Amino acid sequence: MGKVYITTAIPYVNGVPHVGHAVDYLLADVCARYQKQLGNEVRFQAGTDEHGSKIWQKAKEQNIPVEEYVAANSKKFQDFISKLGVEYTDFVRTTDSDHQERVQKIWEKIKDHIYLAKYEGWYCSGCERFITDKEYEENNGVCPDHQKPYEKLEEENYYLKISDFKDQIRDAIESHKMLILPEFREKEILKLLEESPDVSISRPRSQLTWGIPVPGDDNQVMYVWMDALSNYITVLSYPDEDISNWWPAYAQFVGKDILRFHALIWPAILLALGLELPKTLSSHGMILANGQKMSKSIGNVIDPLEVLEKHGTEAFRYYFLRHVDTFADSDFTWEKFEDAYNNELANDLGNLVQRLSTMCKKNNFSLNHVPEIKLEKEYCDLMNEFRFKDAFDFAWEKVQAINKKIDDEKPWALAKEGNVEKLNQVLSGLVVNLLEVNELLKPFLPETSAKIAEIFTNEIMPPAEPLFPKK
RNA sequence: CGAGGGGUAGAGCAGCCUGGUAGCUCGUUUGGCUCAUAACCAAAAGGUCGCAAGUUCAAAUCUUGCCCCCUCAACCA
Repeated sequence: MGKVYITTAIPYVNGVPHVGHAVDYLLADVCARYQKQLGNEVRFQAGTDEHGSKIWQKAKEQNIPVEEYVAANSKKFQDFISKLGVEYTDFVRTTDSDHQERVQKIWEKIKDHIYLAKYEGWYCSGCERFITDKEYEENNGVCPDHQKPYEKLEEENYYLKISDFKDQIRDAIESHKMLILPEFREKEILKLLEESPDVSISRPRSQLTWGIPVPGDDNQVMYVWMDALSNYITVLSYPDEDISNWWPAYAQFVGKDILRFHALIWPAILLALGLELPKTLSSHGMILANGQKMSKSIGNVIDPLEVLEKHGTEAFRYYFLRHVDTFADSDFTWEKFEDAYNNELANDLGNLVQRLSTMCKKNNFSLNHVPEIKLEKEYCDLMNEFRFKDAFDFAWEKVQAINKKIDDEKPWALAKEGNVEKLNQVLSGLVVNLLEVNELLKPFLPETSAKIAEIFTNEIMPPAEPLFPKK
């Protein structure tokens, strides 16, 4: 059996967990659980991105030592991931000393592809950032936030020569050696690749204090790319240890907003290191609230912890894996969530478990032996193509089919007739069907799946509490 | 000339690449059943497939033009 490495994007810890982070974790978790189901050994990375001036400032504003600030926020994310029922094996914090040392070694290793260059542009000392020429023109040379004229500023940055690897990256994408999902994102990335300039990977220390120092240059600190992207391999102890057991990654899950960095900069780093590219980069969409992007200023941000609190992990997983598209943007509303919970989880699945187990109990039926269950090809194909929502749909149709079969076969009528042989035969078929479906649900709803297996193996007993009580 | 996605029944979506009776879920209406969480099953109503032109025996599907919405390009996941 193979070894499979799966990664998630590491969130920037200048805030609390967002409902959007959950999508990334859940998709990766479904992928991981499915791989385990197939018998593969899985390593699953998660982590937090903790450097940068934004975080430095936030900590300062709150009068907390920055180390404490990031530790507290990182903890929030770890708790969040656990509440989602996500089984990660490795957690990396970019402020870990191991990570920092390894990133510096990585920098040294790819030095041939790094050069120092001057950057000149318009700068706002209030915003502490460079602005584009376009922005400069739009604002007539004055920062609207600070009412200060922009200054011409020159600074030195280290650059990574993406240009050295463009051909290799394009080949990898086109040949699907590095598969980018969904397909339309692949097209987008290929276009971007052509225009992609070399990328700045450091900042002067005067501008960015909270970060990993560039080896051999006290004036420069690494900018986010080298620091954060490297996490996927530093967590495997690269370059201190051989990572060929796990690398290349089977799948890396990212949001569409950061796909470009994972599809352009990250491959360049890997190629510079002489490492293989990940086999798949799967990008998901954003969660909208009532069709609008969530933002603090509009005040429509959905707190994932509130959802988890109210309906629990399994309902959360259900909604975000089945009613949120695997690849495209999707809408979240409480109404949709509750409809899905009541009509589908409670009525379709919960009620099915209830009615079938009760019927078995009443008629004193139990399965003699649990047959070996094989996953269907159609389901496996969907899972292998990372079309998790479609695979979940496929499983759900089977749940509904069992409800129909019960109606068709009318076991209650057989019971009244006293046709025990036929009744047992029917119940046996139904229970086996349910156990088969249950296997398909396993990666999506692990707890529920375990409960159902428990209920229907050995002596069949209806659950003391309904699986999903209606709300 | 920046790039990408979308516009299909009241709502949310699939179908489009590989043209050939327009499909799914929810909602609505009606009927059935009683094992079950007032749950389950069935049937019906409901669509000029954004607009216009072209190719074709045949277009939601291919081509062209236009209109509208969204996203990314820049640190609000």
